[in-house]
Amino acid sequence: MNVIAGVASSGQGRGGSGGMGGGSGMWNDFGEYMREKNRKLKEQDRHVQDSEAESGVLKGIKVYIDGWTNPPAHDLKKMILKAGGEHEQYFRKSVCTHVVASNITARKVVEWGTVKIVTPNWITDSVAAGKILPWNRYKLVPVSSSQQKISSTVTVEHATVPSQYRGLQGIGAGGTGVTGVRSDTGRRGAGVYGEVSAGEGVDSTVQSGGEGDVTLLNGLDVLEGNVGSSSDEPELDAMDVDLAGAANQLTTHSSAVNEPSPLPITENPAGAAPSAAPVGPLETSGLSPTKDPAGIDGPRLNTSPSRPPLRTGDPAPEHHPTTVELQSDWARKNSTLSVDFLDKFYAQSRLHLISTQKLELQEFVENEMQGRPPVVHRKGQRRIYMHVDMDCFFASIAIRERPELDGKPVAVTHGSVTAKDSGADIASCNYEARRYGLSNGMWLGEARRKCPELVLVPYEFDKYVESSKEMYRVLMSHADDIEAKSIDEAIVDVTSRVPDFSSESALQLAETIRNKIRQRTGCNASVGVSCSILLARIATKKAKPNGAYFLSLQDGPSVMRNLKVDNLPGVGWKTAKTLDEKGIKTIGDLAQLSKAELQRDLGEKIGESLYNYARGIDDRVLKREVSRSTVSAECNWGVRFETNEQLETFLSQDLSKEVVKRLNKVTKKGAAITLKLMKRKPEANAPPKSLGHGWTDSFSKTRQLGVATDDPDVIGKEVLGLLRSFEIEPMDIRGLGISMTKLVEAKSDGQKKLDFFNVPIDRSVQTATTNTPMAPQKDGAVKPDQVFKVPLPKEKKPAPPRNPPFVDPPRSTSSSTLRDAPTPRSNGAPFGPPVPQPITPSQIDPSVLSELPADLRAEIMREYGMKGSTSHGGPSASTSVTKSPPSKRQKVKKTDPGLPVDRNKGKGVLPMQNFVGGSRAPQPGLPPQSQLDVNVLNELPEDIRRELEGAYGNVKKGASRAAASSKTSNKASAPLDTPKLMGVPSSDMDGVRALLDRWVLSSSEDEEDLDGSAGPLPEDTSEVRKFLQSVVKVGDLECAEAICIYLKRRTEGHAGWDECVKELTQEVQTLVTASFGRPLKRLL
DNA sequence: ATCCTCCCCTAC
DNA sequence: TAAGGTAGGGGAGGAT
Repeated sequence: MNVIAGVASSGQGRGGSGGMGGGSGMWNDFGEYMREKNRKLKEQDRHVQDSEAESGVLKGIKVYIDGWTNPPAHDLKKMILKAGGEHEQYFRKSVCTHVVASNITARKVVEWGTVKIVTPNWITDSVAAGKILPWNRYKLVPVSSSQQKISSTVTVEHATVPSQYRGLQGIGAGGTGVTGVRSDTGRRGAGVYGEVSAGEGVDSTVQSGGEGDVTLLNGLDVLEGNVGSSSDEPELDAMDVDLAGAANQLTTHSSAVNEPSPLPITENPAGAAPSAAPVGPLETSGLSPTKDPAGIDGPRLNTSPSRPPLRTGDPAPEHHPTTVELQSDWARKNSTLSVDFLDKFYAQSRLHLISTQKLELQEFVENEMQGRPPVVHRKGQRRIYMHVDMDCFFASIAIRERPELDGKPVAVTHGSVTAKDSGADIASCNYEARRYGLSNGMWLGEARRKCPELVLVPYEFDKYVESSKEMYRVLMSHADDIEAKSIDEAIVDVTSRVPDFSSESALQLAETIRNKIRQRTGCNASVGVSCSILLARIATKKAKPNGAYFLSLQDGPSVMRNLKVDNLPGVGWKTAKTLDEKGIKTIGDLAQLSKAELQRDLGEKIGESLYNYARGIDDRVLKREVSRSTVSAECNWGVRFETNEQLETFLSQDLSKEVVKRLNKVTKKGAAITLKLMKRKPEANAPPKSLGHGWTDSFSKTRQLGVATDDPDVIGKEVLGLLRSFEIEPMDIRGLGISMTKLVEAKSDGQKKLDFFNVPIDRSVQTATTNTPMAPQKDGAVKPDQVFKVPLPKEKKPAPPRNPPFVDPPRSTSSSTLRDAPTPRSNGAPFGPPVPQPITPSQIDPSVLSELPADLRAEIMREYGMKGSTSHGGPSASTSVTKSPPSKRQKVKKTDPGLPVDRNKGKGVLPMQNFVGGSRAPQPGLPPQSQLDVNVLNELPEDIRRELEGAYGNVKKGASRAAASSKTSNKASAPLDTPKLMGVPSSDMDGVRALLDRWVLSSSEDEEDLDGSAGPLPEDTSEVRKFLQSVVKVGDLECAEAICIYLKRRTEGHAGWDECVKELTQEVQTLVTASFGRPLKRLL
C-alpha cells in the first residue's frame, strides 16, 4: 500500500530546528556522532565553505535539496559547499540550477518547472569524478503511485556517499607520547564500541593497493575451515572505491556533521497526486553492480510464501521515511513488523549479550566466591589489584578458531561484504586491523575502505561465553576477591598472593594468570597491576596488547600525567569535551584545576572524584555483589511501524512479555514502570544504517503502580497508557524500552499464606505487601509492596524519636529492643502514614526469619550461601534445628526454584510477639523456636505448606540461584561463617558496638573532630560495609538493623558521617529487600 | 530544603 | 542490508 498522503513531516522549512537536542545518547558510537553533529552545527556551515572549498567542482551550481534524501540533506549540503557549489535554502526558480531529491511527486515536477531534478548521486558522483557529470544520467523521474514500488531504496542505497557516521574522532588524536594511543579497547569490554583515536593509526592511505578483497566468513565457511573463499564480492568497482575515498575525506574533514538542514520538506499533501515513491534511476543500478537493486528483490521476495508472518497494516504516508524503508521486503522481515522479531534480535545482539553476560558473571562470581573469607580493608594496608582484560576478545576467539587468519586483519561483524556502504558495526577487530585505522565500533563500510583485505568473521556468542567463564575460573583461583566487569574483563584483588608486595612477584603472578588464560581459552589477556583499581586499569593500557605491567603508586602520577582525560573512569565523550573546551586535555592538565572548579563544571560528585583520580587517588574497593534495582528490555533497532496496532501489539505483547521474563528470572516484581522511546526527528531521513534508529529525540515517562507487579497484562496496559500520553505517530517511533523499578522480591503467594494463618501480627506489613488498600499514598508513591521508599512523607523528622530505642541495650537485647522500639516511633513513624495497621510494630522479616522453623531457617540460610553451620555463637537456640521435614523441603526447593521468597510468609507465621519474647537468636544460623514453627508447619494444610516451602526455594534463588542450579559444587555444602568485624563475631554485639565506637571516635580524632567534616575512612567504611553484608547474608537482620541504628545515633549530626551511615543503611535495606522482599522498617 | 521525574552520561 | 542493550550515577528543575 501505499501512497497516499503524504507527508509526514511537514516541512519546516526554515528553522532548521535545531538539532540540538542531543541525540539520544544512548550509545556510544551513535551518541558520539550525534553530539558531534550537534556541536558542529553551530560552526559548521561557514567553515566548510570558507575553509575548504577545495575543489571547485560544483562551482556555479546552486542546489536546492528537496525532502528527505539519502544521504541526508545535510551531508549533501556539506559536500556541495565543499565542492564549491551553493546550497539554497528554499527553492527559487530563478536561482536554483538543480534540485536534488530522492523522490518526488508529479506535482512537484510541475511546480518546479524546468529545473534539473537529479538524485543525490549526481552530487556524490560528480564530486568523486572531479567534474560535473551529465545530469541526465541522474535525472529523477516522478513516479505514479502505481509504479512506486520500485524502490527508491535503490537510489538511496546506492549512495556512494559514505555514511559519515562514526568516525568522527578522527584519527589523529595525537596521543602524546605516552600511551597516548588508544585507550584501549580493552576497556571497552568486548570491544564493543569503538573509539577511535588510535594514535598511530595508519590512515587510509596505508591500504596499499586497495585491491584486496574483503573476505567474509560465514558460518558455513567456518565449519569448513574455508577461509578465503567465500567472499561475496571480490572486487570493488573502481569507481566506488574512488568515491568512497573521496567521501571519506569529506567526512574526515568536517567530521561528519549533519546539519539539520532546514529543508522545506516536501510534502505533498497528498493529495492529489500520486506521489510516488522515489524511483531509482537506471544508472543507479549500473553504478552498483554488486548489489541487486532492492526494487527487484523486494517484490519478488514478497510474494514468497515461505516468508514469516508479518504484521500487516495500512500504509502510511508515502513520503515518510518509514514507508520508504518498508518497501523492502528485507526490511519488513527484519523489523518489528516481523512477528518473531524480538527474540531474533536479542539472539543476535552483541550488546544484549554483553549486558546479559555481565549480570551472569556477577552471579557466577558471587556463587563461586561464596565460601571465601571476605577481604578486609584496613586502614593503612595496601592492596594489590590486577585488572585483567582479554585482548580484542571476539576477534581473538575468531582467530583461535581459524588459525589461518592469524596475522591478517580480522573483524567480527554481522555485516557481509556485499554492502558497499555497510552500517554494520565492527564488534571487535584484531591489532592487524587496527593498524589500518580500524577500531571497534566502526562501521563496516568505513572499515572496508580503510582495509580492503579485511577478513570478516561472524559472531560466535557461545564461544565467547564459554571462554569468558574459563577466564573467570582462572582468575578466581588466584584471587582474594574479584569484581566482574564484563565478559572479557575483571578486576581481582590478589593481595595475599603477593606477600612481599614486590613488582617481581606481582608480575610473576600476572604471567601465571595470563598463561593459564591463554592455555584455557586460546586467547591473550593483558594485565595491569597496581595498588588501586584506578592505577591497575591505567597499567593495563600500558600492558596491551598481550602483556603485563606493574604500576607503582609512585609512578602513577607521572604515567597518568600525559594520558588523555578520558582514561579516567567517569570521563566519556561529553566530559572530555567539556574539559577540552577549558583547555584540559591530559590528566596532568586536569590535576591543575581546583576541586571547586571541577565541581562547578562537572557536578559535585564527578568533580570530586576526578579531582582525586587525577592525583592517583582512588578509594574504591571491589564490589563483588550487586543488587539490582532495575530490570528492563529495550530495542532501538529494526523498530518500524505502519499502524498503531502494530506498535501497540509489539509494545504491550512482545516487549512487555520480555520484561516479565526477565523479572521472573530474578524473581522480582516492579512497582514502577518506565517507558522509554526514541522518536525520529522530523527532518531525519531513512537512517544510513539499515533499520537503525537514525536521528532521534528520546523520551521517557514513569508510572507508579502502587503495587509491584510482574503481570504481563498489567504491564502491557500501563505501558500503552504511557505510550498514548506521548502522542507520537507510530511511523515515527524508532526505539522502545520498558523498565521496571522499585523492585520487590516476587513472592509466590505470600498473601494467601498470610491470610491463612491469619496471623495478627505484622499485618501491616503484609498488607502492604499485597495489594491491599493502602492508605493514603502519595501519588506517586508506592504502595504496598514496595518497600523502599515507602511513603514516608515528611515524617522523617519524627525520626528523632528513634534515639530512645537505641539507648538502651546493646546486644541481643538490642535487637529486641529495637524491635520494640517501634513503639516510640512506631506509631507513626516508620511507615508512616500510609501504613494502616496500627498493630504493627515494625518488624519485618527479621523476625520472621528467626521465627521460622529451624529447618526452614537453616535451609534458607544455606541457600543464602551460608551453608549449614549455623550457630556459632548461638545461644541456645536451638540447634534443635535438625529439622523436621528436611526431605520435603529440599525437594521442594529444588523443584521450585522459581518461587519467590516469601518473607511475608514468614512474617505471617511469626508474630512479632514471638519475636520479641522469643528467642531471637542473634546468631545467624540459629533457628529459633523451632518447635513452634514446626508445629505450625505441620498443621498447615498441604498446599500452604508447600507454598511456604516454595517460598523458601525462592529465597534461594534470589540469593544464589546459580549455585543452586548449575554449579552446585561447593557452595551447597559450605558452612556459613559467622560474620566478623575485625575479628569480632556478630554474635558479640557488645564487642561489635565497641568496635564501632572506636571507629567513630578514632576517626574524628585523627582528623578534625566529629564536627569537622572529617568523615570515616573509606577503608574502614568498607570494612563495616562488608560486615553488614555478611550479617544480612547470614540472615541476622536484627544485628544489621541494630548496627545501622547504633551508628546513626552515634554519629547523628556529624557532617562526614551522616552520609556514610545513610549509605550503609541504604545498602543494608537494599540487600535485605533483595533477599527478603522488604526492607527493615525501623531503618526507614 | 527535599523529593521526584526525566533525562544525560558512562561503563561494560 | 543487520541485529544501536542495559544498569546505575547524577543533575536540572519542578513539585511539595
